Amino acid sequence: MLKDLPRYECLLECSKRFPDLNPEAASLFMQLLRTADELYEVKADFLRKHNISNGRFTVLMLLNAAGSMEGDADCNPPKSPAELAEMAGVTRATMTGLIDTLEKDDLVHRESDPRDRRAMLVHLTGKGERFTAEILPGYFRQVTAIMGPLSRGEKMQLTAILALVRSGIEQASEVEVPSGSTV
Amino acid sequence: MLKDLPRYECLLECSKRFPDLNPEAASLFMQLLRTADELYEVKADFLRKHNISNGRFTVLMLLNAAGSMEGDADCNPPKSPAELAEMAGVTRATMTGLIDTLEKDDLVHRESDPRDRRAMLVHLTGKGERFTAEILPGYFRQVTAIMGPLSRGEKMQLTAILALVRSGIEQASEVEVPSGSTV
DNA sequence: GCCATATAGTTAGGGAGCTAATTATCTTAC
DNA sequence: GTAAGATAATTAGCTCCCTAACTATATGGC
Repeated sequence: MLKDLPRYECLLECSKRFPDLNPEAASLFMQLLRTADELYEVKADFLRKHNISNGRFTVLMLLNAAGSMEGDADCNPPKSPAELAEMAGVTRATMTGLIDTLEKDDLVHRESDPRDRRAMLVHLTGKGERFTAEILPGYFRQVTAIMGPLSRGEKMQLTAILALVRSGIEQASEVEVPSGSTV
Repeated sequence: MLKDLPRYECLLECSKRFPDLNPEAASLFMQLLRTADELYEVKADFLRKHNISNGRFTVLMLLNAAGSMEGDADCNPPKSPAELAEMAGVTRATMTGLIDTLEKDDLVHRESDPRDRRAMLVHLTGKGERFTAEILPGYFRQVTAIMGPLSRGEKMQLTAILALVRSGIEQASEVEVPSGSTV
């Protein structure tokens, strides 16, 4: 939303009508959302080329992540849908759907947990492992290219400033909006 | 997606398996997406309290924006759905739906353009103007609070660095991903 | 004037994620 | 042991945005 950000002068002008509008803050807020949206779009383009959705990709990454410690026999332990949902930040209902489609494409496999008959265990199939191994390098190259223009110092600055923004978010969410008018 | 970001050591570990993975770049990429997601969540919470969706809110903002130049008689010119869609960054089909629901709630009004019988003109109703005037101050206060922890210098740094990231995005999208494997 | 093409808005249908409700199983207090 | 409550996964139905196809109108070349 808001593809073309309002010019700064426009924000200044609006701040006359709305004294609560801080032009610098509003401008940064929109720049952050816009930049992230463009990042997301690059990622979405990439995923479209490989015919996989963001949610499914996340699940594959999560199942693959533990596999990084190679040499360890049980380096890639299967995970429950609930764990995956928690890590991915989606509801368990959504995770059920994601696993459904991944299983239909034979990228992951579901089996019931022998120690808890309510629970399931999800793991990558051989096809799933091959698929992630094939697409991840291209993904990582693109991410690296995007951050290419930033110097080492700028990268550190960005990390520090984003942490500040997140601290501001925490504070701001505690401030309750007076329950105002609704539609 | 990816609520809990992987620790840096994990990225380092993964970079052994995937030489294309640059841990600093990947970490920043995820931090940016995560921070923006949290920002978006604050915004979504706010909008939920007022019982309005992000898309509808954007339309109200766009119709209200021009009204900032008060004193000018036709300061708040009605806009066509196509213009609104372009500014909001959604398709015209989506804008049709947004305007439908806003009109149902009597927040905007549609009338046909006398100069082009294909076109429509959308403008805020009195109720729409009152509604935006009531909720915007609270929204702006929250945005201001979020950016509160940043010093003036940090705000300028962030603006500059985000511009760099966007330049990186442009370059990276030109680099074609070799059309690899699909599901 | 008339036809090809472009444009404005809408409709129909799909995908992704959500909440709420349901079913099956586990755990705990008695 | 058993009843009460917690928890795992799923299903049903919702919202939001998308693409593709459609209708009506405008415009420009002949």
